[in-house]
Amino acid sequence: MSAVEPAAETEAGRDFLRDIVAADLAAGRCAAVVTRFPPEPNGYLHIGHAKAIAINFGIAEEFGGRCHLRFDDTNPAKEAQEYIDAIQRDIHWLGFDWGSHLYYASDYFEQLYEWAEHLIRQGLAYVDDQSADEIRAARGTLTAPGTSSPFRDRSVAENLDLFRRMRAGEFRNGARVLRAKIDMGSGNINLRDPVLYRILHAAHPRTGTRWCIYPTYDFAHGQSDAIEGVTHSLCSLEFEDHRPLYDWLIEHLPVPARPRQYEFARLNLGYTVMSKRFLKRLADEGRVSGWDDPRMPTLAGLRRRGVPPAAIREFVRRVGVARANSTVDLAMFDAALRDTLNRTAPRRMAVLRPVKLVIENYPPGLSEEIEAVNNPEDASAGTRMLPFGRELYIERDDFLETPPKNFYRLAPGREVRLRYAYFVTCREAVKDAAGNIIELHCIYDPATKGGNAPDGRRVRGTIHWVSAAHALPAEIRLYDPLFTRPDPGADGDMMADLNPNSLETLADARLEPALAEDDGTVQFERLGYFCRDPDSTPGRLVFNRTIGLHDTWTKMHADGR
RNA sequence: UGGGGCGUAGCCAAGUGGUAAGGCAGCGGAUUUUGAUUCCGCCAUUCGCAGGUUCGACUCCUGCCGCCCCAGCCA
Repeated sequence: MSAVEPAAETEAGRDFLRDIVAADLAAGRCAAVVTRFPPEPNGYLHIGHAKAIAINFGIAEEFGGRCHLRFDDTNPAKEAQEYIDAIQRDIHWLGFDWGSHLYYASDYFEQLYEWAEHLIRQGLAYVDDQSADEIRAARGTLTAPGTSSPFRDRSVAENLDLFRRMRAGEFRNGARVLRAKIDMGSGNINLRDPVLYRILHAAHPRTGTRWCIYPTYDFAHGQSDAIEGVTHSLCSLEFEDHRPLYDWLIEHLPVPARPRQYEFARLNLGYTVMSKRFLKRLADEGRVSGWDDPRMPTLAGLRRRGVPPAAIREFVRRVGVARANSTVDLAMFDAALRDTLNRTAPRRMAVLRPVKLVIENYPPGLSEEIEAVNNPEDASAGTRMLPFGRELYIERDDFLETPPKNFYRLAPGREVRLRYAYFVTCREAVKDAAGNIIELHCIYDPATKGGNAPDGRRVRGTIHWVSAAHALPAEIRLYDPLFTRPDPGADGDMMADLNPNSLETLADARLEPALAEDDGTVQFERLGYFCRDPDSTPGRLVFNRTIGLHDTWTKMHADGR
């Protein structure tokens, strides 16, 4: 054991994967750990992938090894360059880097083809002329063994000839496949002569029409791992049954290395659907604005919603790694998000549902600047100046004509603090003919500038505000979970569980001027975290709510306390 | 009478024979110019169930129960 151990080796609460890697390193079974993240470029990455990314890149990093990004592009029918680009962008955004180790399974097509011929020469693979239906029927069932194909015992010469002609394009799609000759009676269905190559006359995003036969996942994955020198091939639980096939191929092929596959449970999140297929449908059918709709669990969607990559990394770290299937409470994601944002997000003032407040005794035309701290959690974030004047906007919810017992915001005759500014006392609620409150008339105490009374009197409530003369109009988009239940689709139809109220738009919000320049996610004090949406134009800002603040007041109300 | 996995609190999750970590949620309370944050306290006599081995079992053995994955020429 070296004098300098990786920190991870001594940390408590390490997971079983890290234990395996540490043991292999300690025993000298490998000199350095090499992992890989192998997405198929058939859609956008989502938060479930973030777990796999964090595991593969994270373990490599912690143990001083490396992690490859390898596109598993073996099925041209579903794959596209758009996805290849998006996946790379999203992994980088998440904070991981593959350096020069960017690979494609399609880079290995020639080598894989040669290995397929090797298998044929060894009598371990054969060309099957049966149709897909016939193969399926002969495969048997979960409880009944399969039966051999009539083509199973073709000669090596005939198999070689046929396989070469498959490659040459002599046959139509589906006419023949190459199968491994393993065991039609195996209890593991993956071993009942699995298909290794199929005919697909389709253009591939990278190899174009150079090939018309493509290796299956099973024939490509382990061999690609071996070619790249991957030591630990970490994947999710559903590939467990494939491991015997993975090992069989590695053992029977002259591969340059001996990778090992280990499986962990994939991430499931409450109120969320991780199926790429379903997410694609939501985007394609216009149920959301696209793959990057802020309600989507995609990394692109989370980014647009204002979720910082550090929050996602923290979330998956807290979730841990194990082999038990589980569904993580959405609240755990929210907590990681709030923790991250609380430490880093600049504070701003914004009024979502404005009502005008007029300070009767404040000189008309006068305007002053008030200093406010940018982040009470971080002194280095400094301060900024807020314009203040006779007319302000405050939150409609912050005034109640007949306040309940525990309400300590503004009400007739009551004094509250305008954050960072002055104490104001409400004199009158001005209403229109219909009885709607249009203006609140108050008086302020000039001696309370900054928010403290020299006479030591206290107020219970502090509310946020924005200067009417200086405020920026904005549209605010409030998001709720895309689904109405923690287990969407449990009754059979995920579409039926879509939340019809997942988006609420507020058209007339007012923001403090500094918000015109902010990038990144900020906190609107007392409301939540928000970030500017790319739909913003110079004349009209659009902000997304990333997540609200904890709100015990609303909660007390809901509880009827 | 197919094969492979998994069952520790409401949700994640440590624990690998010596007497149940931690996080989230929840519940109290303190501080607070965000009803936020922060802080402090409470929250599994019990580890799917039943037997067995042992001075001692979440950990070992046996049996049962429950849940998940596999019958694509998807990955």
